[in-house]
Amino acid sequence: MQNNQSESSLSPPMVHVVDDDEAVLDAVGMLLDSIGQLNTCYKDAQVFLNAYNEPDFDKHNGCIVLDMRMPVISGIECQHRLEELGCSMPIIFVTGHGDIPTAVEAMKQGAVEFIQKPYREQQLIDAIQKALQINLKTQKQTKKVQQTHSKLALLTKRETQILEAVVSGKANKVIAIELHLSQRTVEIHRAHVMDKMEVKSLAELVKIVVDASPAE
Amino acid sequence: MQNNQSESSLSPPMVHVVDDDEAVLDAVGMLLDSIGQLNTCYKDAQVFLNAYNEPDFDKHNGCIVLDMRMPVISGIECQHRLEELGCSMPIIFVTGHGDIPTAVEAMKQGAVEFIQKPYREQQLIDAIQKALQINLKTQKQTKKVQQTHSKLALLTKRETQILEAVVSGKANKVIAIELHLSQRTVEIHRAHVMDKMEVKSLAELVKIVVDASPAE
DNA sequence: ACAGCAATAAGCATTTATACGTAAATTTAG
DNA sequence: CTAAATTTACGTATAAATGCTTATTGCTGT
Repeated sequence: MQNNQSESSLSPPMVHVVDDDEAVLDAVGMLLDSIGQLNTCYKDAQVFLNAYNEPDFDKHNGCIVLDMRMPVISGIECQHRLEELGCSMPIIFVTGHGDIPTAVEAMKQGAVEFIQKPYREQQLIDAIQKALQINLKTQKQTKKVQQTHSKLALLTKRETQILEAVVSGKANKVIAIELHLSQRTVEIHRAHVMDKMEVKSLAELVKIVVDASPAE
Repeated sequence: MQNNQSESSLSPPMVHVVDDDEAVLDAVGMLLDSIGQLNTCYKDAQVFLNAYNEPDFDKHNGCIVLDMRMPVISGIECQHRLEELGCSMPIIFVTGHGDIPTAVEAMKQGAVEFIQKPYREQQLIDAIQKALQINLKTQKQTKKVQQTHSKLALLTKRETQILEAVVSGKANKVIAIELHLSQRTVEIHRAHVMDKMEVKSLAELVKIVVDASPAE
C-alpha cells in the first residue's frame, strides 16, 4: 500500500451548479466565469450524480450549488444521496419557493447556506467563497488524518501495542512489566514507532494519534 | 479554589423554556410536567440569562426551548449571548412568525430544531428528547473541556508559557534557552504545570490541552 | 512603612526515565 | 529458507523529576 494522496489542496476548486432552469444555470455559470471561478453546470440532479460517480470525478475539492425544486430528484434528495456517497463538498441550497421546514431540514443535514431567489449576485458569491473556505479546511484535516492512518498501517502489532501504551501515558518501565518484556525491548519498539510515525517528540506523537482517532 | 463541578451527568436534565407569552409558557411547562420532564420556565430572555449567570445554575445539563420573537432580547440574540457564555445546552427554537433567513441563521449557529407555531405537542417532545440525547452525548466532553479551562486559568503567565512550549514538544533545555532561563527554573514551572493540570504524564497533558483548544 | 505572601528565578545533588549504540538470539511469515 | 519481527543484555549519554535551599520582585493588609 502506498501514499496515493494527490495534492488536491493545490488544484483550483470546482463549483458544481445544479439547476433545472437553464436561464438560471447559464447566469450562474457566467457569473462564476466572470470572477474566474472554475465551475461546471448540470441541468438536473441525475446528470450531476452520474458525473459524480465517474471515476475521474474529484469528489472532495470544491462545493455544490443545488436548486431545491427540481423534477425527479429534489435538492434535498440529492443531498441525501451525496451524503451516502461520502461526499465532503459543502452544499449551498438555492430556492424560489422554500418553506421553513425544508430549510431547517437542509441545514440539519449539513448545508452551509440556504439562499432564496431572488438573491443578489454578491450573496451567492459570498456563500460560495465561504463554502470553499470550509472545504479547504476539511480537506487539510482529512488529509492529515489519512496520512497518519497510512503511517499507523506500517506499524507491527507489537509496535501498535507499545504506541497505545505510550500515548496513554505509561512509562517504559510499566509497559515492560505489563507486556512481560524487558525495558530495552520497549525502548526499541518505541524508537521504531517514533521513526515510522515521523515525529521527534512524544507531544507530537500524541497529537497526531489523537487527531486521527475515532472521535473525529 | 476547588473543584466545583457537580456530577451533572448523573442528575436528571433540565429543560429551560423561555417564552414571553405566559399562556404558551404555562402550557409547555405543564406538558413537560405531564411526561415527568424536569423544567423551568422564564418569562423573557433577560430573566433566563440572569438565572443562567447564578453561581448554582447548571449550565450544561439539559436543553433550551427559546421563543424567537420576544421583547428586548430576541431568541437569536439570546442564542448569541449563550454562545459567548460557553453554554453547551442544545437550543430548540419555537416561532410564530419566522422567516427562512432567520431559521437558517439559527441553524447555522447550532440550533438543533426550529419549530413553527402551531405545532403538535409530540413534535416539541420529540425535539426535546433529541436535544437531550445530543446533550448527553456532548456533556462529558464539554465537562472535560471546561474543567481543563478552569485548571488553565490557575496557571501563571510563566507557567502558561512553559505549558505551550512543552505541549509543542520542546525539551526543557530548548525552552530554557528560548526564554533566557535556567533549566532548573523550567523544570520547576513544568512541575507546577503538571500539578495544577492534575496530570501525571506528558501524554495526558497534551491530550487534555489539545482537546480543550480552539479547534473544537 | 513593614510584615507576609505569591510569583519568579536559580544553584546543587540525587534518582528515575528516556535515548541510543553494539551485539546477538528467537520467532514468524512469505 | 530467508527476511522481517521480536526479544534481550550491557553500557553510555542525555533528559526529566524531585528535594533542599536561597534570593528578588511586587502586591496586600495592618
